[in-house]
Amino acid sequence: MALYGERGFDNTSVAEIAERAGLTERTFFRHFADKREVLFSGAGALQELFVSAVASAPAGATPLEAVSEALAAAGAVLQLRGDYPRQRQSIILASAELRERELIKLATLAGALAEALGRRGVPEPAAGLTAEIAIVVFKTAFQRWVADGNQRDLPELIRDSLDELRVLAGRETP
Amino acid sequence: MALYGERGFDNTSVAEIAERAGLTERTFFRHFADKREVLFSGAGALQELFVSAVASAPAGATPLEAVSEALAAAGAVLQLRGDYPRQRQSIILASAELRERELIKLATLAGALAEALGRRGVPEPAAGLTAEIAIVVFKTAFQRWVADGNQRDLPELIRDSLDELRVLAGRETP
DNA sequence: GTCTATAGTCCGATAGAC
DNA sequence: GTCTATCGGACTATAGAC
Repeated sequence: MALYGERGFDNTSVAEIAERAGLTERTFFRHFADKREVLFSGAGALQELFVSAVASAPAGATPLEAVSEALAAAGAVLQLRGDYPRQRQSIILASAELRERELIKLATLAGALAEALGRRGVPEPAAGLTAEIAIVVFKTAFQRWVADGNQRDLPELIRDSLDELRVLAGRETP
Repeated sequence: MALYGERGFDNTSVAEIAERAGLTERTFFRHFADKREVLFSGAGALQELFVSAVASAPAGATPLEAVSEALAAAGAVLQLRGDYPRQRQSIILASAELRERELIKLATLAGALAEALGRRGVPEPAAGLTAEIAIVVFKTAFQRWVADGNQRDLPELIRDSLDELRVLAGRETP
């Protein structure tokens, strides 16, 4: 993380990372499948957080309400990590390769959310569509949160973004 | 395309592609920035199609109606290419690297759509959110189209997916 | 077209932890 | 005694520099 922040991801070689860590290149690749994965090894935990929040949403909730709860819960936890998410995001945005990896992680997350909705009895294609909407809302709110310098409350930003999306997608003219 | 189809993207080297084309590796890289780009060199044309369709939507259209028209127009054109889109999609789905590239191309497309909406006077964050919704709808409809073996009408599938999304995102319980 | 850096794989060997 | 982490070296493919 330190090296990526100092010189940027693209200008940091695995050899340099290994040297600073006091290990060999080969050992680096034992821990991380590739150079990018360093920044995404925590993605699994976030995904579990999302999925368990969907599972524990109230029984009567609509699909979108269930994922909204998941989003807000995940947002609250993310918020506790202080400045780390912002630094990480700034590193990711600076590299095309990392942006690609970020997107595929979000797509995987959408898939997991869709499955979780499926276990709540939501059929396809509603589950998949709802999961994708959830990711769009989360991305939008997260962007605003880091752009604001983490000033505002992330769960609140998530609810605001969801409301805006509802207006835009509603049948009435906004 | 032939080699990627035969042996899969990951098992095809640039040397093999160059050999079959009667060129050297260096020449391949002069035409394509990287090995993946071969399958995405047409993305610019699709993007222009989307953007010009947004620009020429009726003046009174809501943002989502404007992008819906863009989606349906692009879908109609894509449909004319016969079996090529399905083959291409099957190659992409088989490789993690290609799925990553696909996602970043779609994100770029979303950015271009948001800009086009901006030129119609749609402010942020509505423009960005609407563009992202549009991509979700397009992805969903395209998936169904290829899953169906190109049987159904793509613009029609796009409109169906959009309607479903509207119901899911609406304020009323579906 | 040539030359080179870097990412990532494969194989085998070694040393400590439980 | 198995499991896991380390290392070393050779090797291939992608991609960038010139």
